[in-house]
Amino acid sequence: METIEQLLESKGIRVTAMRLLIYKFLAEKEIAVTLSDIENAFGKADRTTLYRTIKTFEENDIVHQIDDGTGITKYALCEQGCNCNIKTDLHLHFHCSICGNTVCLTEHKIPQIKVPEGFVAENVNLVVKGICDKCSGQ
Amino acid sequence: METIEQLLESKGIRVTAMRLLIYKFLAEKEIAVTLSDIENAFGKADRTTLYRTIKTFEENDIVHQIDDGTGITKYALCEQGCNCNIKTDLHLHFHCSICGNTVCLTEHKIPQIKVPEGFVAENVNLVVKGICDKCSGQ
DNA sequence: ATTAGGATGCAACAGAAGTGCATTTATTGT
DNA sequence: ACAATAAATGCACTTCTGTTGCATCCTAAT
Repeated sequence: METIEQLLESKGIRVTAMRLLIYKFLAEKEIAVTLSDIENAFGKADRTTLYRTIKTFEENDIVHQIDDGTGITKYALCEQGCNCNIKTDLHLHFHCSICGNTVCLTEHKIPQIKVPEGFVAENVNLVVKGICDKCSGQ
Repeated sequence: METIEQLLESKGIRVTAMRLLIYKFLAEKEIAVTLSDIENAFGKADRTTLYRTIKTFEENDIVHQIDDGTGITKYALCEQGCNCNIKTDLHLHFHCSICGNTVCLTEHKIPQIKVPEGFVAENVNLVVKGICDKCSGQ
């Protein structure tokens, strides 16, 4: 079991109180969060700090960015099965139109997509919209 | 061959000079455009008018909205094969990381996506990112 | 021609994203 | 332990997209 401190150090970024708090916040949430979500949770901290912390996490493959079609960028922790830096191993995301939550469906891989001649596919973003398990009443 | 005037009338919306111009602009472009693109092309017109014109087109299934992951909403004309109002007939979009252009790959349909128990899929947004035919040098 | 309703233009606002700079905090070398 | 250095944080400000309210203009119908 790796501690958060060890994870940050292994990425070569400094361990600070702010970063540990934000990491824990992301770990507790099971859904993708926006910068505003983090801002609301850490009222005392400055927006810029949160913004740059998330950017640092993103650059070091600690979180990955999700564009679920709401127009607001969301972030989620990269998990064991999430090799989001490896282009051929992308999972998909599910956005619930009722609760507005977005979750990673890590175990669901994106099928191979064919593109026309001359096009080179490097990356795929797939968001399924609908009703999540909690809102569908099951 | 249906004229633009006839198309607008068939949708029950008024034919105005502005709308004809914007429609023609979209028809000439083969790529999805942002509101800013339209704004730059029609310097004299007000942003709000362009915004509301596009919204009107969207509500009447004349254009469809594309979220290609750039964070900026783009729009493209609905073509013959584009039944963007029918949820089961969604095509995919390709975003070029070099020229930044986004095109509709109308003939490429999105394969059936499986979601976990309890989740209800209603809609799918699929964007392939990579290098387009023009930028790949073919 | 008059009138009613939609279209357009102007102004203003909200939210997200991003940058520059000063200050604080942490790390390194002596 | 202390100074020097580099990174992290906080503050202020800017830009861009998207959006709404209101007044005015134009079009269409009677």
